[in-house]
Amino acid sequence: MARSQAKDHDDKRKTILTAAAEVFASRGIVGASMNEVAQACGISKANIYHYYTSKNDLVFDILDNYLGTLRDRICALDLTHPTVEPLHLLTKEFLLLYEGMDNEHKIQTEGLALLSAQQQSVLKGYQREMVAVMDEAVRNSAPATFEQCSTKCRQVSMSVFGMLNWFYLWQPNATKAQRIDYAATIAELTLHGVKGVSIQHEQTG
Amino acid sequence: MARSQAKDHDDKRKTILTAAAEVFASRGIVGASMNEVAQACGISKANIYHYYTSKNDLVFDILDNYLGTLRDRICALDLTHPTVEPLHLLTKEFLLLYEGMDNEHKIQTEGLALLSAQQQSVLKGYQREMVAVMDEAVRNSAPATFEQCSTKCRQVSMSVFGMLNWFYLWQPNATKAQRIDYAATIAELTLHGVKGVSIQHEQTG
DNA sequence: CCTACCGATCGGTAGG
DNA sequence: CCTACCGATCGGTAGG
Repeated sequence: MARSQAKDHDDKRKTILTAAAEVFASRGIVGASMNEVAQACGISKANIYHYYTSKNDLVFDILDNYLGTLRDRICALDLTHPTVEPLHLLTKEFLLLYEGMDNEHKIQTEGLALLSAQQQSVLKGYQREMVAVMDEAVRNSAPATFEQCSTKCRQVSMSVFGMLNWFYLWQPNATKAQRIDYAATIAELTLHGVKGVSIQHEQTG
Repeated sequence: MARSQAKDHDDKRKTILTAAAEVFASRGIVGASMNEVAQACGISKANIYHYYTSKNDLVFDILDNYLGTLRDRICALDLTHPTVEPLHLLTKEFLLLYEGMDNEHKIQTEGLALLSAQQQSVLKGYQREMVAVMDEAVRNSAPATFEQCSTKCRQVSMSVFGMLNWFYLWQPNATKAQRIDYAATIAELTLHGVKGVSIQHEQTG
């Protein structure tokens, strides 16, 4: 039953991943001990080191799974649908993907800083791809406005990420309905708002 | 020269405050040792404990000074000026107050979690007062829209905070000009955006 | 304002 | 010769 053992192995890694994210989120990554993580998993600390070579490798695996999944799902979206507004689709998808992921979301910043340059570049690559998708959706929402000033386009897409990523702080453990509702607010705020954004006359002098 | 000694004492506390914020921001509060903080200040670790009784007291003093100053300045604003749009004034003031405060801003979340309930309530009080000012500015920007649905008003003011507080992540060490420019983008995006926000029919059914 | 230390606990690994 | 685990403890260093 080699297959079954391998499956157990993967299942256990996933269990550690989720439990560790919760411990890290509540006590901080540096502040939490591997013993606390082990206790939350119901296993010994030594057992964790059978699955992960170090605390940092565990942190990387949490963020790699989280951001990698986000990236995959966001990049798989079809934003060319004739009737569905791309920005609406995007904000809704993000907030629904964030559901149940408050812990992973929360430890992003502290975690990234702890990792090696190589590990950081992998995770930042995921983030960059998602920013690119957002950037294009924002640009397409008002092409005439943004072709004159890419600075404004970046400001708007970063504004959307600000709204999305601030959400868990004032609405932790939000329901699906709350997420869908707020996603609509962000999209409407942005789509109507871009009409009022004044463009810098970069070539004026 | 008792006065002069007291002045030196306060000056030194301020020096420690700034240096500690930088060390905490770059290595994390839990991850940074008091020896590292002392080295950054050019004094001994024991000397720091002459000014602060504990690491947490130092953390509290950093955040108390930072958020207290923000609160004072935001609450002192006159938002009834006949020609200046309140939301424009508010976003500009926030981003200018954030200038040079990236470190303090960054350690807010980790710091708050480390403090006692009593200390937390002081800092959260500052935050609550600032949220109230923002809430009123947003509400007044479209009274007819928001009197039907306070949920939407909260969503919009939290969106503004999301945009403001996300700024340092994609524009660290931004200049005054960049801050003023982005403050205008946030205000315009929001003021024009609220016209497009659809209201839930809470009483329908 | 410093050197010299402490109780405790850290991340990680030994033997079996 | 392997993987999957555990009780006990390693060398170093943290806050104070």
